[in-house]
Amino acid sequence: MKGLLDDEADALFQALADRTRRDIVRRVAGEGLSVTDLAADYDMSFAAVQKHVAVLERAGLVTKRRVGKQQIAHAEVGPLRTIRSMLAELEDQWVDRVQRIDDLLSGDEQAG
Amino acid sequence: MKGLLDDEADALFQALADRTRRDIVRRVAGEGLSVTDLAADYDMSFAAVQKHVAVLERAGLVTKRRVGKQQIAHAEVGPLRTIRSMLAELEDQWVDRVQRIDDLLSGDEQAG
DNA sequence: CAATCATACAACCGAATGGTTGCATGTAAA
DNA sequence: TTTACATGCAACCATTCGGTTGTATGATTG
Repeated sequence: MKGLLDDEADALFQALADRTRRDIVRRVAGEGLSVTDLAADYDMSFAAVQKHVAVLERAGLVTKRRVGKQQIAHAEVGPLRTIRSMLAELEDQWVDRVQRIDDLLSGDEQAG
Repeated sequence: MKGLLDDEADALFQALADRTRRDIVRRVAGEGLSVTDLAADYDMSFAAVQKHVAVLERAGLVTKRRVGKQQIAHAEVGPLRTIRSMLAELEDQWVDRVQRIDDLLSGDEQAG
């Protein structure tokens, strides 16, 4: 039922669970960069960087557009907002329950 | 230099990149639950759930307090806020750069 | 102390991850 | 059409991950 949401969350968090990929997202935020330009700044092979971009693409965090020979990667802000709202919900649950416990402790338990 | 922050981000995102662990965080938000109580609701061994809790603990998302025989797990809200501010920064960079590009496109490029 | 319940931890297993190299394809330029 | 550059992809390798079972430790109860 909600398996798809879980799948998306899995992919998003996992995509961001690598510092190289987080750095890539930062660098392609707004303005785009070709895969080669991206790869130039990392101490690993081009293929490794290309695979990182592919992971981000599969998670929806990055899209690519062809410009001549190059494939320009751009960050998508939508999925970032998705994650943030997931985390906000987690925090809300935390706050709600603490509030409920506070209510109990402060003697508001008039109706069980 | 900022390797520690990267380590923390790695651990946090990776800890949340598993639906069982996200569910555990939700369930121990505010009120605590023993590891056994947690494990009762998942279709996997007690040891597997215990390892998930350990991962969350290492990432700082969960702490445990002994109460009698039981070890009660509680969610910590601080790390959640840490992640949210990281994502907010990412989004801010996105917005900043788009703004800069918008400025260029709208003809504000007086001082190249 | 003995018995029991809750937890921790080690050893193992198959699958996924993050890296490598090498090769194939696509696009632009000569 | 050849040449060169940018990208994609497959095969391989070491390590990590998410699960298992089994055993050891800790705290409570009889």
